[in-house]
Amino acid sequence: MRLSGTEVRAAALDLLDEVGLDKLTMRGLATALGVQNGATYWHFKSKQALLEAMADAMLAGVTDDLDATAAWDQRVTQLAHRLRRALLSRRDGARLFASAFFPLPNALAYGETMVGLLIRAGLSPHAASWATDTLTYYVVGHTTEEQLAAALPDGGATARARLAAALDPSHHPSLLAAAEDLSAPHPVEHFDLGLTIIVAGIAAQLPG
Amino acid sequence: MRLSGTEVRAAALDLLDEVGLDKLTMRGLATALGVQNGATYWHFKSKQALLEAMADAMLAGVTDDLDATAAWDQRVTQLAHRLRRALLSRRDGARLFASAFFPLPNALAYGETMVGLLIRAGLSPHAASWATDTLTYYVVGHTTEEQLAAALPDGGATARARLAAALDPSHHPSLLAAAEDLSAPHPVEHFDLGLTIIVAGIAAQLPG
DNA sequence: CCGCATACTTCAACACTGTTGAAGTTCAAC
DNA sequence: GTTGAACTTCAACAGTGTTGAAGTATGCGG
Repeated sequence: MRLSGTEVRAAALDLLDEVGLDKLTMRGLATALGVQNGATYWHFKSKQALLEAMADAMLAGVTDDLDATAAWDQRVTQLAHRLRRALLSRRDGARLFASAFFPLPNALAYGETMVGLLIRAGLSPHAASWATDTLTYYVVGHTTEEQLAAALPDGGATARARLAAALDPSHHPSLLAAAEDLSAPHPVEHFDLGLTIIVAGIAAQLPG
Repeated sequence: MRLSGTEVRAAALDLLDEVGLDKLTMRGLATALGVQNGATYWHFKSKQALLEAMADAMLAGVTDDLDATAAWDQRVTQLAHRLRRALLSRRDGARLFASAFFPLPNALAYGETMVGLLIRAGLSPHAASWATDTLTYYVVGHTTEEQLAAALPDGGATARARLAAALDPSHHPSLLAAAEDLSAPHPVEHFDLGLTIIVAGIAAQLPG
């Protein structure tokens, strides 16, 4: 009943879908694999190392088969959607990704592709890499929040009630005017609006 | 030697500066207060509740004395800088803020002010609240990364070396072209570029 | 087929964590 | 001065990641 690193990582990703990041434990993983607690430490030297491997596996293929004929802004938009889909592919995927540090193969491929797109669009390498950061912070932040909202008990009813109770007409008129949109179940439209804003802002950075 | 909730929260924030979020423990807090372990649980029913109180305390005054005469985009920029300063005021402040859920008084005041600014600029309440989300995800994401980078051992030398080792000229030409900017120590300029992008993108959303 | 080194697993612990509840103490008000 | 509430102590529970020594299986050279 021997294991491989790949098997361990795959089982960890499946277990993640089942129990969520907070309840993902090395002992639980061992049980799911039908093995004793210490066994996984042969394949990954720490839980952090395993989490990073999981994060990168989740991003496999993000840069495959991008539409090479489209305009730069459409391609940037497409790649941002790809990253979002990849993060959504596993429970708490966005938080998992955020907990990893940078130089992982698939994350590098994503960064390379996005920076390359922006350079070819006309940005300097400097501006392209910082603009990529801006865009990526947004994608990860939005998707993290989206997954947290989806995981709320009651479908978020108690959270909505707590928010409604905290809003005071005399102090929060603007929030109240937007109240029905505050925890609205329109994640894709919400994501697209932010993406449109950022892509338009990047376009404004182009010379000329 | 009696405590108050405020004292506990203040001591927790000081301890946070000293040891960082990962090593902030209820036992350590009790020791810092010269008290036994269970005592803090009288004032905060859980560590999570304490963390949320800390997060909101950190944001005290973010909306005070904003320049009421400036144009909307300057005021939005100013408020975003205020949020960044507030998060930077404590070690791991951005991560602390991200770990809290929404309806806290000072966080609400921030949201109300930002949404109000954008509504008065001409956005619909709907667009204003979603644009605020976009901006806020960016500020928190950027500041989180900034604080993580600042906390790296070696001043980030080993992290930079790992990145350099992972970059391959044939697969990552664009990242290599931007290599010296990838982990550059220019956090304010970096932050400002992203902020400029987002504010310009919001301006493009305005009717007319 | 044997023997052996490497690869891998088991098992038992260590040093922690947040949290709880019963018992004790201090305090302010009547 | 007694009473009741506010607050602290103390000891435990159930769980975490991690480690290291001891054991077992496996594939390989002879």
